[in-house]
Amino acid sequence: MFDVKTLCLGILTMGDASGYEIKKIFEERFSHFFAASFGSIYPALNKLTQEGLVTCAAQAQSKRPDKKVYSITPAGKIAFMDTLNQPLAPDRHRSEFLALMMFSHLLTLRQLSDAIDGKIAEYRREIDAISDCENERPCSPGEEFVAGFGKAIYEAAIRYVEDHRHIVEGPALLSAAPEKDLTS
Amino acid sequence: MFDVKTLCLGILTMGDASGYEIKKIFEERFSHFFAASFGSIYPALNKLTQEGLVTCAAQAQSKRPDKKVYSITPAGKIAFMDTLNQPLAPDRHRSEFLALMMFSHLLTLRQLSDAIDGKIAEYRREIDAISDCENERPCSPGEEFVAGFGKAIYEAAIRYVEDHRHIVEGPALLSAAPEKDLTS
DNA sequence: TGATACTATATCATACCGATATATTGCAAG
DNA sequence: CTTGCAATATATCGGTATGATATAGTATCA
Repeated sequence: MFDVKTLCLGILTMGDASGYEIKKIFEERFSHFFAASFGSIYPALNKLTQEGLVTCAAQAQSKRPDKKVYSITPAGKIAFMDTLNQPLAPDRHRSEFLALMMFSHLLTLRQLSDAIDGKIAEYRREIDAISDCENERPCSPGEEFVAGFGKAIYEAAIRYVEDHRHIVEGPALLSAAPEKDLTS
Repeated sequence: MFDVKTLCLGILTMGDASGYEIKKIFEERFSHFFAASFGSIYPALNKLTQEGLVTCAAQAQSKRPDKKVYSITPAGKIAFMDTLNQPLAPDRHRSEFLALMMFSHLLTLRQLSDAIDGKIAEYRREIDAISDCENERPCSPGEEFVAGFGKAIYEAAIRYVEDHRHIVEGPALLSAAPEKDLTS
């Protein structure tokens, strides 16, 4: 069971980090399959510290809030290796775009086309973000696999939407047509 | 912004339903892009009733809890049409499988292969579930589009994982090999 | 000089999930 | 022939997570 707490622990197996740095790692390398906000990361780190799975060294910085650098403990490593054997929960997806498409019959052609074009653009941005991340740092096999997965999925999504948008746009086109029919 | 409350309202534009029936609709037709539990559906329906966007008619059933059938009001329809114009939040995904793959270097080949095989099987089950749903009822264009999207994505996922599992399994194979090397 | 962005930690209301409670019907396997 | 499981039906609660906001100094660019 991979909650934010467990993933923070996992990230700390790759090296010490502050809460802020962990957030950046979530955004840069985990964003297309997992999200975590400060509101869950900071409490998670506090709990992990209480449980003795990580330690916290406060680096006093002049003119900035103390930087709290967290390190995983041997007990923490054992706990993390343990969760790696736990059964995986099924994937979960939330797409407001697909929810909107379920009600395509209530939309005008314009609304529909704008939503679809915007979504394709979003998918392209995701692909670019993954490519950037790949180029910046050397990747472990795991990271390479996950990045490739993300790209493959977004590319498939673009292909599907481009090839099948007519399914929803067609009927909207017809329901907008009657105006023209009067003149023909 | 499509939260559970808004989607309940949307489902009620397609016909009256009880909380229990709404849950089933979420599971059967929305499950691959949106999840909602009783813990969010019942409170959502209560709020919608308070706001006058739906009405509730309690059907007394002998030997069962009263069935509360909800209907959307004209004000509810207007409110729903209104949210359809709101900007879409980006898609969100949570995959424990990909999280696990990020730590593939900590796993044995056996753990890795089992996880991958299990995930492929899960993807296949999802595709079958979508196909079943398609055959059972006549589909609106929106439903057809969304179902096709789900299938396309899961098929792409299977293809990617089958074609690229060696990226993570290869290194695990090598780190397990030394035993054999002694005899060769 | 002012605006914006970045580093850095923290909290709070709101939302949501998963488990559990309660109660009845009906079917199937042992 | 009864025991257990699945389905129908509503509801609550603890725990987890999000998104917005607060605070506060540095840096950069116009």
